[in-house]
Formats: sequence, C-alpha cells, structure tokens
Amino acid sequence: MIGPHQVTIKDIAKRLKISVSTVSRALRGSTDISQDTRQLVLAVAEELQYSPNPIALSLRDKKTKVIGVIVQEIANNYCSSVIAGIEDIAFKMGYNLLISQSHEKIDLEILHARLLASRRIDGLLITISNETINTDHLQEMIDRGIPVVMFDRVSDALQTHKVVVDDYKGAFDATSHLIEQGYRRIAHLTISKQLTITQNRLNGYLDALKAHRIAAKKEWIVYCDFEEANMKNEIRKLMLSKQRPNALFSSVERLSMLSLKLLKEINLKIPGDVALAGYADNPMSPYLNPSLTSVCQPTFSIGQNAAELLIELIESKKAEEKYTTIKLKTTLDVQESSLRK
Amino acid sequence: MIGPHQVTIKDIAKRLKISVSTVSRALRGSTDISQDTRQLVLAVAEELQYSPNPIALSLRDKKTKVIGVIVQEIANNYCSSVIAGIEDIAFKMGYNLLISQSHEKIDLEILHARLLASRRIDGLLITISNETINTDHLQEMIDRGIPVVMFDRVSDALQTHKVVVDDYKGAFDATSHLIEQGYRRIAHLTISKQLTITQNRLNGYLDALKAHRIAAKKEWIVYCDFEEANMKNEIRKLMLSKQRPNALFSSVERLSMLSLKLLKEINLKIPGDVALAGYADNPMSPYLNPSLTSVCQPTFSIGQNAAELLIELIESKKAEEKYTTIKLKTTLDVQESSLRK
DNA sequence: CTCGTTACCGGCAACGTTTGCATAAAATTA
DNA sequence: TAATTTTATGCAAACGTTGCCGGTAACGAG
Repeated sequence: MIGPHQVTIKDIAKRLKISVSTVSRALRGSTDISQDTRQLVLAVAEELQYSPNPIALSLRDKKTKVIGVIVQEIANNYCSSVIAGIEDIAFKMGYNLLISQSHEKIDLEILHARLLASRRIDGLLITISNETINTDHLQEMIDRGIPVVMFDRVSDALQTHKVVVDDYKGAFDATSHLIEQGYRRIAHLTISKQLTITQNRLNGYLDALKAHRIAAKKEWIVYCDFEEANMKNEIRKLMLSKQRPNALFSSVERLSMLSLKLLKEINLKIPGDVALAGYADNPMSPYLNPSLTSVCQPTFSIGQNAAELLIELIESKKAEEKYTTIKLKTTLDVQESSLRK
Repeated sequence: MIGPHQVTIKDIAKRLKISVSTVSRALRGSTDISQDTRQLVLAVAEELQYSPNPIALSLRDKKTKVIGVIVQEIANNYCSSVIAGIEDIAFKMGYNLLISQSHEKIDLEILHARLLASRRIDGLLITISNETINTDHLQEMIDRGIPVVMFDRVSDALQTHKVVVDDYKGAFDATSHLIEQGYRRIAHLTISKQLTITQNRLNGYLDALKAHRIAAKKEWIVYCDFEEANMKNEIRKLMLSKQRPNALFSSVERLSMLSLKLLKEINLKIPGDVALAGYADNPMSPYLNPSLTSVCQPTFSIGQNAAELLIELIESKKAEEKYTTIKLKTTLDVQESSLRK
C-alpha cells in the first residue's frame, strides 16, 4: 500500500528545486513565467497526479463551491427528483451538494441550517418543514452572507428568490375536473395551515367550487398532520360520516396515496363510491389500481431553476436588490380514479 | 445588512486582549487554563456566536468529516432510500454527505470518484454503474488512503467491506413461488451480464427451475440495456414470439415496472396471460394494477450498515486486514400479479 | 532568602495555496 | 558602456486552528 500522502505544490517545487510560488503561477497559467519552467511544472504535476487542495483554497478565498440543500426527506419522489435537477446544474457549474433532511421538524431544520453554515457552504437551497412559521434562521443565513433560495414550500416572510409551481391553478383545475365529471360533494385533504403552498391549493379548490356555484363545507376541509395513523384516521372519520363526500381532492402526494390505500381497505369503490384526484409525483401513478388522476409537478425543472438562481446569487458580487419568484406550470394527468360515475 | 464576516478565534482573542492559543485552549477544554479566563472566553464566544471553521481544521488534520456517495440516480426509490439510511448514521456520527450520480456511465463514475477524492472526502460509499467492470479507480481511492465500502452492486475485484442482499435467495424464492403457482414457462428479464448482483439473481432463477426439474431456455433469459425503448423492445419481442412464456421474473425494478406497462399496452392479462414477479422497491407496488409481487430489499438498513462499516474504517487508524460482506435478507411480497392462473 | 514546582499564558510553526512586493538576471535603449 | 526596462523568480504574509515549546509569575519548602 502506497502512503496516503496527497501530493502538493510543495512536492513539485522540491522536485524541480524551485519555489512554490513559481509552481503555483505555472499551474494557474500566469503570464509571468517562462515557457520552459511552465512545461516542466506541468509535466511533473501530471506525473505526480497533482490535484489542488480545495480545502486550502476555501480557507483563503472563503468560497467552498458547495451548496447546501435541506429537504424534508430524501426518500421521497418529489424531493429526490428536485435534487436530481439541482445536481444537474450544480455539477455543470462546478459545485457539490451537501444534503440534509429536516424530517418535517423545525428544530432539525434550524440545526441543519446552522451546521451547513458552519461548514461554510456558499449558498442554501431549502423547502421548509411543515412546522416552519418563523424563518429567522434563514434570515440569519442571509445576514451572514449565505444566499438562500427557496423552492416548493416557500415563505412570504423571507425576501429572496423562490421557485414554486402554480399551486392555485393546479388545485383549481383538478377540482374543476372533478366537478365536470359530475361530482359536487368534494372534500379537500390537506396539511398544516401555515404553508403558503397548501393555502394556495386550498384557495384553488375553494374558487373552483365557487366558480361552479357549489357551497364549500367546513367539515370537508380536513387538516392532517404527518403521522400516517393520524392521516388514515382523519380520512376514515370523514368517509364514515353521515354526509360523506363523493370525491376527494388531496393537496400532497402522501395523502393521495393514503386515501387510495384506505378507501380500498374500507371497501369503497374508486371512482364508483368516491372519486380521487390529488397532487402526486410518483411516476407509477398511472399504473396504480385504480390509476390515479394527479396534478404533476415539473420537479426536475424546479431543481434546475432553483440551482441556477442560487448560483447566480453566489457569483454576482453585488447584493441583489430585486428578488424574483419563478412560477412553473403543473399538468393534470387524468386517469381512472376521477372518471364520471 | 451585517458584514458577512465569520467570527474567528482571533476576534475573541482581540476582544479579551489575550492570545489565540489561550482562546483555543479555553474553547477545547484544556486543563492548562484558569477557570476565570475559560469563563470569559466561553462568554464572548457565545456572545459573538463563534463556530469553529471546519475548513481550517480539515487543512490541519487532513480529515473533512465528509463522506462521498456515488449512486446511479438519486431520483430512484432504491437509491434515495439507501441514502436516507446512510444519512441517518452519518448525521449521528457527525459526518456530512457529498452525493454524486454516475447515471450508469463508467466515465462519469470515474470522474466523480476523482472529483470527490480531490475534495478530500474521508471515505466513499458506492454502488457501481452497470458499465463498470474494471474497478481500478476505486482501488486508486483506497491506495490514496480513502476507504471505500460498496453496497448493492459490488465487485469481486475489489477487496473491501461490502453490503448486499441475498440476491440468489430472493430470485430463488420468487421463481419458486411462480412455479408453485403453476407457471412453468418462466422467462427472466435482466440487465448487464457483468454485475455480480444480476449474476446471482440469474443463478437463483436457474436453480429454482432446476430444483423443480424444469429445463431453462436460453431465449428466455433476456438481457436489456438501460434505455427504456430497448427494454420495451426486448420484452415485446419476447412476448410476441411463438413460444412465449407465461410468467416473467425481472431482476430490477425498472424492468418490473416496464413489463407491467408494456403488457397492458399489448393487452395481455396479468396474471391471466402472463404472471409477473420481480425485484422492486416502490412502496406503492401493492397498489398497482395489478398489484405487483415483488422482492423487497431492506434499503434503509443497507444504507445504515454501509455507513457504519465505512465510518469504522475511517476512524480505526490501523489498516484493515479482514474485510466482511454483510448479506441482508429480502422478503417476497406476494400480490395479485403472480397468483395461480 | 533561594530554589524548585506549579499554574497559566504567549509565540511560533504548520496545514496548502495565492499574491503583492522585492530582487536578480537578462534584454533593451540611449 | 551605462542606464533603464523587461522577464523570471523568490520571499513572506494570509486564511483559522492547534500543539509544542518556552517563559513568567506565585507559591511552598528548605
């Protein structure tokens, strides 16, 4: 086994009996150097398989070429697909990714933000946890000079670039579709009240009802937390109530999937007894039983856009005075679960 | 906006008019310091929100507390779930993750390995691409002092810790199950010949046939590459042949899913015309139409085990002389797609 | 009163790299 | 040939941190 010594600029210098500064200049192509020595240095560097130590560079330049990413769960179709989009751009621009999970907990989100900051990341991409109301920890990042770009679950409280989808329209279209298929007793399954994203989806749902002169019912707007047991309970309670709805529109993938599971468990026919439509990012949705009508998000593109905005922010020295919010389109993939009864 | 100056040990020293070494000692709890100054330093550190610069530490200690991970695709149920397991352990042990994708290309795999090495990662976790035969690039890592642990797709060529599932048994059980359900004309869909993992699965399939005195047919062992079009073509060719099989056992998730899609497209009933069983890591498999009989892998646990082995390797100074291979169990989840005809 | 011990603290070097400044040699000009 | 410019190189500092070495008081013992 060869010694694990990483070859440095000093090794090259020693070998050629010249100074490290000369080697450095030769390597980075300064004009201030003779052709002869440049060739020599390059040759030895090649021979020794020299690669510059980014740690040393980081210490000097206070740039790490690393982007932090905080998501709720890596093992989640939406998140992993967005990350793939982020990685696509980051790799092309010479950045690496440091990925952390908040597991939907504000405490973990804050902890990881601090941890990433202490790692001296150049910028942060984040979709906030469902517990997150206060965004001081993110403002703190920005104040420390670490730009932040939000995607998916964003917060109005924070002034920065954001990448979202048109949540309102996605919900409006899905609900309208259910109505057009003849369903008028439509319930809405959703999560935490404080997220902008779920508020927008709720509004899309409500406005679609209103547009078709259907009165909304308070009992049919069901808030769940992220526990699977709780979600199932809420859905069960709703579906066993006297005045039960004949269609469900769910605002997040987990609720869409759990509805499908639970309705089968309690022997309700889909769409015979209850129609189903919801946000979902599972590529297998069209192959479920029944195939699931879903609002599809351009996840890869969301990641790409967010990464591009962030890197722009990182590399432009001047402080940004104008922040933009990119709003991408969703598509409604109509399948069996929402067809006319 | 506050200046983006990161507070250092020097700031504390200057504030208290003491030397940096004293501050350092106070911070890291050396006994060689008076209680008074220690308290003072701690107080100022708290007030200034000091956090040690890991870059500087890395430069000194040649340890980055960063683990590199190379997978084929992040946006893949198997990979993202393994990564979640890795992250679980890594976080607890104070490590961060640098994640790269090979996209099933050996060139990208080599490139990313080198890139991660130049980032001075403390260790590497990898599942190799389907193009990877030669593992010199990984041996190179080990020679440079960066321990490597392989998971899922491992290589016999490399001497190191490995974490796999019992591929042979998973395939044997699934094939046996199909036979017991009355199917005897069973084809096997798989990918690149050179992967140990697919070889083992192939052997499990073959031995299950042999155990039931069924002759294997060469034409029914179908190798596909990773192009969706190619996969579909191969399956179509197989299913439109004169002597077509009445059951398919696929060795990877993508093939399982694509079979299901394609068979529906060409109007073959599952399991009426063709039964289906295969490796799959999609939590929604039981809710597909038809629900899919699948070999399930303990993905999260694979990640945890791999991370534990790697960190052990990193933190034990002594060179390892014995490498272990952890083999985890799979479970066969029987669903509609493989039921008796 | 002197010597040795102890407790506490500062200085310096090192990790790998870049860069401004100084300097020597070479080339150019007067 | 002397003066000046150009070219090529070396030196040292800096980034933030730790560890070794050395030094200075205060203190107790003889």
